[in-house]
Amino acid sequence: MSDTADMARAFKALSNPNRLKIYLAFARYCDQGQPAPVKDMPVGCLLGEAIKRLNIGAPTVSHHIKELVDAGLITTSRQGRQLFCAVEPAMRDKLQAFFAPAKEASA
Amino acid sequence: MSDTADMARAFKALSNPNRLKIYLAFARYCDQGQPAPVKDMPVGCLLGEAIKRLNIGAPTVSHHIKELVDAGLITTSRQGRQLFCAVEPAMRDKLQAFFAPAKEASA
DNA sequence: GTTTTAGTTTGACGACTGTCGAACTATTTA
DNA sequence: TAAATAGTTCGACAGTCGTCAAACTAAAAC
Repeated sequence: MSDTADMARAFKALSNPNRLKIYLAFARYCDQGQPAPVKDMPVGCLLGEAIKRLNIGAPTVSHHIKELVDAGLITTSRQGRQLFCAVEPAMRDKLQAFFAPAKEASA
Repeated sequence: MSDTADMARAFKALSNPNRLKIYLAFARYCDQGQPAPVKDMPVGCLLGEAIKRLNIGAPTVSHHIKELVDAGLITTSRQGRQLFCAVEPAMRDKLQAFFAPAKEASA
């Protein structure tokens, strides 16, 4: 199963500085406090904050979120008119493992 | 020191499937056997192999290698007319750490 | 010194990307 | 109902990217 293509897609999703910051914001939020299951984070605050902090418009944030989803880096759910995003732990692990130097074979 | 820009640059360098494969080839080679200092790997074999395996031309490989260097992912050295490439362990560690979930604060 | 070999530089071209404004959908509030 | 809120979709545009062919440089082999 050659997943270099999947990896490349994930890296591409993280290659844009603003998109990387958005992912990072989700990651930090999901990690915060709870070590257990990733906690969902309202995009609302990101859309609010991001537009001011990253200086990009709502359409762009929406686009970036879709890219992150398509790359398998995050998942989304909706509650009312609010969107919730959570980091995909499997993909995160996969990416971390990718940079692990010379791991002993396991399976 | 906001290194999200550096990260984004590294991810961009790895976002192209062929470039990712080249980096992977170096990483595998450098890891092979020796766990200690990264072992240099002749590009010669890559240029030879890559052109056949990845089906891309020499100029493209050359270009990709430069991108990897510029992103701080690998280093190169020359010996005669052969180029040697080695994975940059500091960057590799940095990238691995990036995906570590909820690390306890250290500094 | 001529010819290979190993890789680089240049210039080009089509494809893709990031961003926006404007118009849209769907949910909540009044 | 109407108005506000949260986000999406569409169409566009400048900028970047991946690749190649051709011409180049420099070391090695003959």
